[in-house]
Amino acid sequence: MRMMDIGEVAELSGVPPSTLRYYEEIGLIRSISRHGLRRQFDADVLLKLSLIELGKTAGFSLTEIAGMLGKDGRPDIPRDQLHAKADDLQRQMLDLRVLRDALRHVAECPAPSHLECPTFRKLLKGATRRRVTRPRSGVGRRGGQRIGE
Amino acid sequence: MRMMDIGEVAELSGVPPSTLRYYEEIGLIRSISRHGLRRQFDADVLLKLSLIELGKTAGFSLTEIAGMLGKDGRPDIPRDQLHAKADDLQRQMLDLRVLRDALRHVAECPAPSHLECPTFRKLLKGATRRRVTRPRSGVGRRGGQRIGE
DNA sequence: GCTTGACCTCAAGTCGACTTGAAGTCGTAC
DNA sequence: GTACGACTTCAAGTCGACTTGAGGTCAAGC
Repeated sequence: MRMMDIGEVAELSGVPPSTLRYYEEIGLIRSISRHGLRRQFDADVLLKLSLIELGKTAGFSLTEIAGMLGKDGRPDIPRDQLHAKADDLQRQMLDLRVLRDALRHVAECPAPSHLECPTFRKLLKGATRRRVTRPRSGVGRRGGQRIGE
Repeated sequence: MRMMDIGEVAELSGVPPSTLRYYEEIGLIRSISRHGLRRQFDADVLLKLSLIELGKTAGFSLTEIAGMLGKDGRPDIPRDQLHAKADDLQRQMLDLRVLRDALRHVAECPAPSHLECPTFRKLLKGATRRRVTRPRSGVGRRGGQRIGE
């Protein structure tokens, strides 16, 4: 089984060593063993890291991502919650689409104030829809609380 | 012209007064006048706030959002940058789709470790694509630096 | 005319997600 | 066998985005 130093993982993933240590500290990823003092990572961690990056761009907190990944490499949250998250993402994609269109509109429309441009207002109408309020739950006090234990 | 107290704006927008004050402090929104000490907001601010919320769910920082909105209610960034942002959003939507599908897959697939499930890995392949690295630029020192001035 | 309650300011605190820095430990190459 | 460089730990700092709290102001209703 292929082992990697933290430096190699950082290189391949683009995630700095300090962050990798932090992720390990909070239990998001795990190093398989040590070579002297040095952490050794399985190649698996790369996949996990891209999953984490994905989750981050989707706006999930590390705590939420940890929940989706689970300690053992798989989710420890029930099916229906996963589906609920998926539906969240669906809604978020729609929001993104609205914003994208709004941006494109603003880039092209020569109106002096877009807030008054009817086309623009119409674009935004869909977005005044019920908003997904994310919990902002509380881990992260000094010393780096471990996630999920 | 319809004027509103901060409480009413908070009520209608779902954004707490403290946040509204903060947004005004950093120049994201503006109150039109004062009634005694009390800020008076134009109904316009509601549209602006939903735009801000939209930008936030899309993962933009308040500084970036301020750039898109502009001081005068409209963007002070050039067309092509707006288009670039729109393209960013496009990519982000694709990421979201990958994650959504991954989540749905995880919810259904009975495999013991998804990191080894070929279907799952295939889902993620697309996401190891070039990633949009956001600048994480620096406002926000003590006292609430104003944005864009 | 006084109470009430919604507002105000300003400083400081919190939270998540990291980064930085000082001081120490190794294994490999010379 | 020693120098180097990549790692290590641990505490503290930073940054964005707010929230909280103490103490103050004011207009409207009684």
